[in-house]
Amino acid sequence: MTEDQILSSVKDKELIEKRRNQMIEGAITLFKEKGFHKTTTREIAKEAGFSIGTLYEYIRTKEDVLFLVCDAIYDQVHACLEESIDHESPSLENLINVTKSYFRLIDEMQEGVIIMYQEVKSLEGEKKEYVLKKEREMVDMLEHLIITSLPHKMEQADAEILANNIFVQGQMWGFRRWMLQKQFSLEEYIDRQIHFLLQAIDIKRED
Amino acid sequence: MTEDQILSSVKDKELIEKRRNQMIEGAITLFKEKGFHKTTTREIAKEAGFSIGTLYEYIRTKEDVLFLVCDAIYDQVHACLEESIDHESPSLENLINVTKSYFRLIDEMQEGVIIMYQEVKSLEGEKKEYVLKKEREMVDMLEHLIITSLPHKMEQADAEILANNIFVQGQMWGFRRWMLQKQFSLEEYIDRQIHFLLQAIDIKRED
Amino acid sequence: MTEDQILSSVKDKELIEKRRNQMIEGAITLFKEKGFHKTTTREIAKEAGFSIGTLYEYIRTKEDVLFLVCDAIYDQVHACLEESIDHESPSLENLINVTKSYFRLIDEMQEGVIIMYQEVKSLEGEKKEYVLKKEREMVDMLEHLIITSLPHKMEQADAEILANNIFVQGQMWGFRRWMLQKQFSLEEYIDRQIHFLLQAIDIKRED
Amino acid sequence: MTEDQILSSVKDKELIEKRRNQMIEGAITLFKEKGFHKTTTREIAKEAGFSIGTLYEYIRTKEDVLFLVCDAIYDQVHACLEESIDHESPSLENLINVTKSYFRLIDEMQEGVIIMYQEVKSLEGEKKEYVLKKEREMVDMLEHLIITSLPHKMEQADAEILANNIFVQGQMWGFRRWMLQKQFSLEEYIDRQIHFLLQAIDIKRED
DNA sequence: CATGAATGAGCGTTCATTCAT
DNA sequence: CATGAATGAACGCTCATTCAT
Repeated sequence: MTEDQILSSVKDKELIEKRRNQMIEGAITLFKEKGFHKTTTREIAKEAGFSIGTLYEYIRTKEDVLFLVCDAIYDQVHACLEESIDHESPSLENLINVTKSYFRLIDEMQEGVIIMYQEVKSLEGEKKEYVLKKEREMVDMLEHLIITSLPHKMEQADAEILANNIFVQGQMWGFRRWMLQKQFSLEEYIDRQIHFLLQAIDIKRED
Repeated sequence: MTEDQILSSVKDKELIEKRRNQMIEGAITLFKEKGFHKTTTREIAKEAGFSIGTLYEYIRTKEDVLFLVCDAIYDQVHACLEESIDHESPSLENLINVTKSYFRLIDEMQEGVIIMYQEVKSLEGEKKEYVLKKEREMVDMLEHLIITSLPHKMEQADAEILANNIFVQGQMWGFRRWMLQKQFSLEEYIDRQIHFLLQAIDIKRED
Repeated sequence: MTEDQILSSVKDKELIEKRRNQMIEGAITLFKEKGFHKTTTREIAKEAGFSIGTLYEYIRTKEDVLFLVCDAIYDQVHACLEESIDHESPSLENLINVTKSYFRLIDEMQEGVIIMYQEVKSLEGEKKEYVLKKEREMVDMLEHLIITSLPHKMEQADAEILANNIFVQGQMWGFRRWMLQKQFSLEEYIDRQIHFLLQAIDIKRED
Repeated sequence: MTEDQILSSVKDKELIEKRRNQMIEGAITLFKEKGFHKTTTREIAKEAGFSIGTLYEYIRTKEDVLFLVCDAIYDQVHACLEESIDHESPSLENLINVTKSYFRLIDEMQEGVIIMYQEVKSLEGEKKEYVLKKEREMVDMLEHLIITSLPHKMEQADAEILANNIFVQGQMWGFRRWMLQKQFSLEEYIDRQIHFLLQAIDIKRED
């Protein structure tokens, strides 16, 4: 599974999960405040509620913490999408709802998304690959949803772009909030983006 | 002017500009490779072609380098927009061209955009303000262009969202290229995004 | 207590004291040789017998070391005075003995006194205040001793000057030894200064 | 002469003196504020009114500046003593006046004395020797004055101690002012110290 | 003689990581 | 398993000194 990429010198799987969750929670809090690079491992350990020595029983490098955090955040987003997608009877309605859920999640998770978004680049090699693959999968889900939800055919290429657009417009609310909130509430923002989305896919609706 | 916020102990204005340009160029190269935090001041100095001591004759802190870099990148984008906007007779044609120029610039500037995009947050206080203000101004330019270019009226709020969308979709090409380039060439990407844009503003054209 | 003004990231109080004592001893050796400013933190750590990293587990800044040193020296002087003062039955005899003890201590502590004397000014704000207060207290002790020891009344102002004189004449032996030792042994110096002191307070004795 | 120990690449003797005086004046101002070690050569040059390059035309190292400053201060004290000593008809009166002049000079020169006093130790080898020799000479002057001024004989050893005491009590006013001024004005301090001095040399006067 | 841009050794300090207890 | 004291490489930055102009 996901976290098996990260070696731990502790054997007890349950304990590993418990400790890593404490770690992730603490780290997110700190990364929000000061970013990954300005957060020290000592601070992470303290915030997580154990000692620096213990921290290193469950990871091998500071980067591992970042990986764990990114992974957790992606999983949350993924779970949200998965949950709101109606696999059995896709519909335009469902596409809209999924998009709304996604935007709202971003709003809730606040800077969590920013963290992940801005720090993934600090990951190296395999780990970066792994995380980006997860992102790719989520876009694919959206893409597939778009194709199956529409009443008419749409080129896969277009669907890909639209999926990316939705994905990025969500993130945009995350870190351009400072600019957008002067004009829009979250729901207004959502409504207008969905409106444009529907226009783009050439559908007339009475919203 | 822009860079006068950053103190230098050297008097000669021309020299300051020359050295700072060397600095910016070197820094961009390095920031691309490893990000701001993992780049050391010594590396920046070396890449720029002078000693660490000389570096600090032209700036006061490492953050100053980041500011200079962000500022330079924004100026480039701003100049590109300014240059392609037809202030005298705005038209849909011009809006499209501006968008295209912008997308192409992003493509040329490569990771320059990413740097700026991902590292601005590392700036502090006034400097961050200053850079964000510049970003805001560019979005405003786009917004204004949208409003004046369209044959029909558009709410300012909608124009703002569209301006942000264009801005962000440009950046998206910058740092999701790894994903998008599997399917699209730059020009294809541009064409499709512009297509969606026009649909969104409810205009039928024969592209 | 005294050293609680200086933060340590180590918890174990005993260890803190042990390490700080190593530190103080090493620092005094070095400060004697080259003064505070020319001594590096690395040298202090090495002389104390541990790494630079460990040094900073027990202090926060280089100035802290100076403070610790000054504090330790003052405490030694203070303890010496306290010990030799006969609080219950003050007498001229006792005053003389205290003075002698003090002069001898200065001689033993050698350049320790000079360090403190010449480097206190490098302390800043609160710490300087704290150390100077300690000095003030010692002079006060002498002053009080003078007043209570004399068979006749003496103005407090005079006592203060005399206390200062004694204090400074002790230090004088510390850092004018290069000049004085050509003529005097320590005991000769002491005898003559005490002789003058007694003359000054207008007392005839058969020494 | 005195300053010939310090090499200059400039030939013109008058210019050397002029520049060095500017230097000394500027340096004293700065040393008072922040001490020798915390003052930079650049600051000295600026305060003196010329460039860092020019500074180094007249000295070879930063320590040279300190030497020049110490030398100048000692010369001032020396001149003051010399001026007030009545070589032709020494008298107790004159001794008192010399002492008073000296104390008042210290008061005027304020931290100048402290500088010299606390930084001489930073001089190395020959230069330290040279400056200390000057100090020794001044004490000798006082010592000689004491011997010749008194109506009765006094051991040379005693005279030496008294001379040192006077010298140091002057300096004491210089850097224990923070403590003494709460109780004494300069003149009160002088009067009482002279009173004690006279007692010490066993002379009854009607002050 | 005067200038000030250039240099780089060296400083104080931090922090990821280890390992004995 | 948990702890936290110890380590030292590495960082950002300073400043005495030089030398081409």
